[in-house]
Amino acid sequence: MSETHRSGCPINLTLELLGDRWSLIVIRDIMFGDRRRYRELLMRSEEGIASNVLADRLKRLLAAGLLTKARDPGHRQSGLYTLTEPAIQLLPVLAQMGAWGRRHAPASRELSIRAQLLEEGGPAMWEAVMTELRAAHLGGPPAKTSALLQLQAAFEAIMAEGAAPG
Amino acid sequence: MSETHRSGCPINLTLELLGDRWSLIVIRDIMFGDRRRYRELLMRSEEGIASNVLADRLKRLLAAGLLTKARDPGHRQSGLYTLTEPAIQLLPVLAQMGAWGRRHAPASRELSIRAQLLEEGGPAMWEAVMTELRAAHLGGPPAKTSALLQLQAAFEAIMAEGAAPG
DNA sequence: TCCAACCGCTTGCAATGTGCAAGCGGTCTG
DNA sequence: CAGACCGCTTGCACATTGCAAGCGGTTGGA
Repeated sequence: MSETHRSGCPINLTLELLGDRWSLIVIRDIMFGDRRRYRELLMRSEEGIASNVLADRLKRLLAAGLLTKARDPGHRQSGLYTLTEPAIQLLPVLAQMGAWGRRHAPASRELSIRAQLLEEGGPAMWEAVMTELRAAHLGGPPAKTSALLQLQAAFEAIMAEGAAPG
Repeated sequence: MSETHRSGCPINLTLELLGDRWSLIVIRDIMFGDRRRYRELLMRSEEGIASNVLADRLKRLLAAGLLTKARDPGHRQSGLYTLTEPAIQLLPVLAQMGAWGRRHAPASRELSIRAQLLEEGGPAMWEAVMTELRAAHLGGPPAKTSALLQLQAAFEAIMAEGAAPG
């Protein structure tokens, strides 16, 4: 574990930790896709992450304190991955990246709906989602309105619409 | 140039383009450090980017349409790199990454000041900075207040303070 | 009790990305 | 016309990534 950094610039430090093609994908899937087990992250990955890369990223994110791992009650074999507060606070970063990608990259409509809602909802919605994530992952107080479910519902509605005839 | 993407998710597409340890560092240096020549980016790099990596990133960012390259008037040999509109719109992403790194990584005070001002200024300030970047890089209408200069001045004040006797 | 399916995760290997140092041809300056 | 500088390339060692297969342990059904 090297404690040497290229510089003390906060942007650089964030990039040293998360500046690769997979770390934020994993966080995104846990955060919005509610995938909390290794196999879920592996099999339901939209982008097809490789198993060794997933194992490595989970290890790093655990070491960095962005995830914790707990036993799955009833499934003795292994664990549930859980977001920590720092990871939950990555939501604005993900929201901005989604907003940028939606505007400047060939994003598909189905997969853009969450980014769009997050963008339209703005910081107020981000706070609501973060509160729900704290409830789900950190055992915080339950949220009143379910912004996360709203995101999920919109996503599923779009997907159903796409699958349904004309 | 492969046109195949891992998925149409906007977050993923952003990561495919910018998800590495150096691309956003280069953009940051052009954006906030006003380094527009290869040599400036190489020599004044806080993080010490390697010359071949810099050349590669500039090439990729040009190909992706995030930078353009123009002749330097009076210095026939080579070029000035210039931000395009999509690159300028990365400012909110960088601001959020800076805000996160400032909170959750061992950021140094000197190098955090810009992130702090951007965070405190919020979206209104981001818009002001983006307007100035458009003026500087795209030849847009000149901005009234110089938010960029304000960032730079605060940065230099902190640096001078650190260098001055206590 | 046995066995097949599944679990998280590792291993081998080839391809690509990164870091470091040196070098290349062109240009500017004295 | 020589030496310093310019953007950028090259060579090479090492780390990271992507792909496919495999490993030991657990679970669940006959």
